[in-house]
Amino acid sequence: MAYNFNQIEKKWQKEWEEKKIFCAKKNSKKKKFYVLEMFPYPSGEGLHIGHALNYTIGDIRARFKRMLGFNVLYPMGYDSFGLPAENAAIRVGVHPEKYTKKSIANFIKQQKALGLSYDWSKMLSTCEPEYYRWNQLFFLKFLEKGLAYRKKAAVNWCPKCNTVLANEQVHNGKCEYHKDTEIEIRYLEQWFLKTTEYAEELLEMIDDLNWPQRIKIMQKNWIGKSHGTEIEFEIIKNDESLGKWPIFTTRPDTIFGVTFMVVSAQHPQLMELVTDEQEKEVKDFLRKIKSVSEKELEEMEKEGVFTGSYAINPLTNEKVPVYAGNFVVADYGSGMVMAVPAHDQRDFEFAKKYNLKIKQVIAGGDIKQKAYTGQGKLINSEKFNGINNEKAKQKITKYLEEKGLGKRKVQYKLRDWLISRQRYWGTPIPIIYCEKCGIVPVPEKDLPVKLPKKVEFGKGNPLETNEKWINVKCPKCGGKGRRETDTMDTFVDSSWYYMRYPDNKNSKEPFDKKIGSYWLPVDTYIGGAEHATMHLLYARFWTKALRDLGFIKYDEPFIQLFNQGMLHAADGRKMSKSLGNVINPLDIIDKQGADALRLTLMSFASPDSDTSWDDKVLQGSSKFLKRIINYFEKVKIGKADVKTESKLNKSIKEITNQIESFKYNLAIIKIRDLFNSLPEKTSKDVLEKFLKLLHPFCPHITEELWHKIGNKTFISLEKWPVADEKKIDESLEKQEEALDKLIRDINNVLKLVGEKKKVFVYVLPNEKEMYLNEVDLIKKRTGLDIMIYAVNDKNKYDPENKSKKVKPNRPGIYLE
RNA sequence: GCGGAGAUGCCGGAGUGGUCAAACGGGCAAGAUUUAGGCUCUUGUGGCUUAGUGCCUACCUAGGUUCGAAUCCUAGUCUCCGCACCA
Repeated sequence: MAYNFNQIEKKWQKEWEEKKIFCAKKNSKKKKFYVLEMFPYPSGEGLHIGHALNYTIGDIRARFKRMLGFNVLYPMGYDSFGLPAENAAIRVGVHPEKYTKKSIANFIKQQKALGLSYDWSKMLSTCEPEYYRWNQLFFLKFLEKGLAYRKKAAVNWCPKCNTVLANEQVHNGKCEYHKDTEIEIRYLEQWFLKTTEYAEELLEMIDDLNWPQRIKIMQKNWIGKSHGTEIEFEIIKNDESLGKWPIFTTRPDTIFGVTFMVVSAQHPQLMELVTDEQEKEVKDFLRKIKSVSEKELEEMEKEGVFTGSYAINPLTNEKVPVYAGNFVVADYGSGMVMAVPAHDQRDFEFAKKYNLKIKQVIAGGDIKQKAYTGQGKLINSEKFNGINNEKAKQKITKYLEEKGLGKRKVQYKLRDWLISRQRYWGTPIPIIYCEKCGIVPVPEKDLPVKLPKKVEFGKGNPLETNEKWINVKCPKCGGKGRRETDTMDTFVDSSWYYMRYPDNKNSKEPFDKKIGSYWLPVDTYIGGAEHATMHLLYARFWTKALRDLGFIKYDEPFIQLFNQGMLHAADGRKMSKSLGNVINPLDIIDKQGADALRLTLMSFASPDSDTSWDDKVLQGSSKFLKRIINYFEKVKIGKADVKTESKLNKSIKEITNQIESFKYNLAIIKIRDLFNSLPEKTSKDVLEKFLKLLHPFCPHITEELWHKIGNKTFISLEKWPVADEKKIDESLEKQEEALDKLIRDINNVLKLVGEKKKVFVYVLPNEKEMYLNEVDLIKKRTGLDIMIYAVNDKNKYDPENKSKKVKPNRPGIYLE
């Protein structure tokens, strides 16, 4: 049969959509299951193969859970605010809204072509005021609660994006979107969300999540909790005290070994420490480290310059010099560290370079060559001598606390989330600056603050030049006010979109609490690992913040996270246009069909491991589907034999487990195996169950064949088969193996002795019937005529007395 | 530097104490079908050996545990990924 998959796939996609069979049910008594993929940024490029992989994984899960009887919510939406649309607007002169809408329409078309079972009635797009007004509401609530605040800060500025970026968006000093662009540091008034408020909870709750280990570890490292001690050092400049400066250390046990201090070269108060004599030298140094590129900076040695000031060690009262250094992070701890060259490699290198004293305070190692960072007993530490250094950490901290010179402290690497962006295509921050009242939040009743449509692009932030939009009355005093022109980071949009899906049309509130509490949290969330420290962390923060504001009751947004692997090009490199190795999913769908594409994507490897595209796998998958169609053309419906029933039920059991645990590649192997064992004649029930097992992977072809064998319902809504343990008979498999072995033996002998016409098979009397049933198969696979005798058959033909060797499941053979 | 993942046949990739010369797919070879090709089907695909057998060498390298290891332990090599001067 010529199977026109294009036509058939379109037919079923249309049917599914018209009958709305994938809509999540309202007020259902069923248990819910919420499957979600990370929503895409709708670029003009359309769907790429990574999307196809992502959505196929999710669709299989959604279809599987639906068939298992869950009330499934499986929605799709678009993360449609953001720089690329705005940049496209500048480049080609289209309004971002137009560009975005067009891209979304294209995405939807392509996603439908993949046969994804989304509930399209739940769709959302974050650039709609109906959506982003709730960003604004949440912002106001955060502000009220002190979770949003404004401060002047050193921020990361990307000159290409023309905006500020969050720490998470800066990699190796480069912009996430412009990998060749250096981030500049600027001091600006910006809006922040207090993610640090939840640092501890964000860290603690990671362990309970069903997430991939590596993502958990990445988040933990990002939050970066460390226990240590804050110690006060008095700073002396020109014999005058500048008061006490705190420093953070995890090694209070080495305090007696402090021989100098280092303050970050980027420290905002650095110049306060610098004496007149040293001013020129320090400024030269600052200029020097500014002039080197980020890359050089990375490879650069530890360098510094004496500030002219000194610090007093609170325990020894020693006076040690304070240096400014390029290796101290300005906004971690207090931006200043105590340096113990004997026991810290960085300090060691610095001390060697500037000829500073090195004082050993822990016994062990050879500190002539490098710092000793191991364990040991304290020396040169006055009354703490002889104590093991781990113990000394406690004792010294306790002592400092008693003297009021320091305290235990927990320090996190996590910073507050900078959400201000100096760009147009984002959610306006609902704030008005009044000449009299200062910062005034836009009253909730005035929400949404809509983005003005008519703006001029290309000259910085288009909102800044839109006088009509900017100038408003102060909501408090009615006086002259100006709108905040910054918009929110798009990660705000994606921090709660999954809460909106179930109640996406609500115009009174972000979501109905009852509806929300039925569907959320998300049961399975599927996406790439690149969001480990951004989106996934922000979403967790948002969830906790909304919980504390009373919007929701759960603590975590995503119970289970599944990371798909990277699909590389056939040459093993990343797919990229410049390399010309891109596989376009739409091309495959056109030529081989969506089912073949889906099957291929799931066949490469376990969906969470990295792989490369391989055309041969596509051809193999395509061929397999053709064989299935051929088979259904020819199969005779009747009674199923016990062997097939056994194999089927065993397969059901295994495949169900494998799909549940995302081992889709293994499930496909089992499905192929099951298919290969299907006889020419079998029952409708067997065929139906086979189709059901294949259905999540290849929904169209199975829907088609389901109807072809006489069903009127949708296989998509059918019940997942349950294995009947009673029908599984392992001994049948042994027989199967024995038969297989027999055929191989015959062929082997055939090869050894050359051409023969006939094979005589001698079996135990109780096995004779079974082998008689397989005569056709043996004939087919050996190309010989066959005679089967039981060993006790009187008139058997057995010239070499081969029947003497016969054992159970081990027939004797003679060829002639 | 720190942290994580991995290394299996010609290739992709299963397998995680015995039933393993190792699933499934691909490639390749031979045969059947065919006017031919494609499709489809059958067989073979570490080495030697044998009327269906037996043996040897194999799952990165080197050791070890065990009656027995691709599978567990130790050390090392290589590859990929994440963080990167966080005191």
